[in-house]
Amino acid sequence: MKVITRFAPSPTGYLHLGGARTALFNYLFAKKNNGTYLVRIEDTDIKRSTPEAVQAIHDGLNWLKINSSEEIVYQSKQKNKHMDVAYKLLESNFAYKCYLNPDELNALRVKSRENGIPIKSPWRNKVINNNSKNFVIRLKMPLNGITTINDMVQGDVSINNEILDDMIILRSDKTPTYMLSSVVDDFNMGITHIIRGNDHFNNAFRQIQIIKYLNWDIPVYAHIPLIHGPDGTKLSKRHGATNVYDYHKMGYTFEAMCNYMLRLGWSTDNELDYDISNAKSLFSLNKINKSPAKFDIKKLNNINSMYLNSMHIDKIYELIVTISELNLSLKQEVRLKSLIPEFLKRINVYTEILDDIEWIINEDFAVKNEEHLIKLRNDKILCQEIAENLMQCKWSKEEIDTSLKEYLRKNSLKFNQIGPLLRIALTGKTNSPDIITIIYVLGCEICLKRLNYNY
RNA sequence: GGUCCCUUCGUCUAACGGUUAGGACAUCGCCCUUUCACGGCGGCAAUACGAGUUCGAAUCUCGUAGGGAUCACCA
Repeated sequence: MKVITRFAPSPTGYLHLGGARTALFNYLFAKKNNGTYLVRIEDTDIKRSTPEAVQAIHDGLNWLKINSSEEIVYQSKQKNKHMDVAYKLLESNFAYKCYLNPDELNALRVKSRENGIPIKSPWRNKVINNNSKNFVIRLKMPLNGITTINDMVQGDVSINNEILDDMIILRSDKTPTYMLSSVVDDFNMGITHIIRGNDHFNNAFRQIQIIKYLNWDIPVYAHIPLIHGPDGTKLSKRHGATNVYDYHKMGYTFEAMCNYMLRLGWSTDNELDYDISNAKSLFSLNKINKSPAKFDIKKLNNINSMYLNSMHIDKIYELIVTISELNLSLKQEVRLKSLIPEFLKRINVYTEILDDIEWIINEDFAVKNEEHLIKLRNDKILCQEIAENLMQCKWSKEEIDTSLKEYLRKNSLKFNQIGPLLRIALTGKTNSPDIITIIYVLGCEICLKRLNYNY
């Protein structure tokens, strides 16, 4: 049997971390089993679905490189097929027309909540003698017996059928609900494994009844635990980025993001196995944890930093230039690329380099901070003397180093008496990468200009 | 409230019923060092609680507490 999985988000909000991880798991499971991974946009609720949300889903999946193997399916376009199934269930007496008005329904809901019994419309047992077009179609849930789901993550879980409510499968405007659409689409798309968030677990017991009535094959279920914020509550806007694509904008690489998402719930013996390329051949559902994990940005930072350090400088350069929309000259490019390795030692996200971009690319860079200006004015002579020394220096890191040391020796100075000063003059900052490297990369001309600048 | 699920260092997690309960991140200390860092070495730190089964329980059973999901003409 060929494995077919799907990621089926509803475009009513952004693609969040939990959704992205669900997509990842579906993708990896399909890859591992030489199967197919599909994406279906569940836009049956036209009022709440937005084009922006659809775009956000595409952006997120594209960035993470977990794209559908085939053309993306839009659920709204399959509407007629869903309706047909609803009427077929009606004809077979597995469903019924319910003419309850909102007030009656509300009364019923209050009552059922009080008594702890599920909603079953009185129309369930009535002989249809009503010509009104104002009805919904409800599924006739079994009244007794038990339903068991053999979930790949949650294990075997059983419920009593009497707790099932007669859910609506066709609304009064004759559009299908998610409960129906999802099942029909999964069948039509030949989905063999349904890997989705645990918030759908309760739905599985209800949806499986439709499948049984229709005599379709029951897919393999795997309900994966949700991701929580650091405070243990459901991940939301309060916890920072709600859209996974925002992490791209913040300077995280997709490799790091996938690696991190994979660790949330899945585990393996070897650290290297969390890399997406290895996970494709190792992923398995039975290694997924049942308990929800908390999102920890520090771990993500650490992973991102590791990936950045293993990447080629040109690649990182591309990422920086693309995200900042900078158009650099060859000289600027060379300076930036030469400094990237120094920055990699100290940053978590590549956008942090942008904080230093000014002094790297701008040849006419000048210090603005008032405190720093005072220091530069006070030590003006010192700056000029160092500049003179550098002027006579052969331009290599070793020569620059010995030249500076020689100057210090002659004047009985210590490095920490000129270090901060040089840093301020050259970068406008008090903390920066190795000063010798900075001098070397900026070049003689720029260094002299900055050291001799008349503040 | 009903139903279902979960609970190992701060976090992510590992551990055929037999381990000094392991690793990673974070944190702390030391070393290195011209700043901030990197790096090296080391430390702190967990089986939610209570019973039971067993020679032996993180692991199996029951109970308690806490947390989560869900109960729409949303998905």
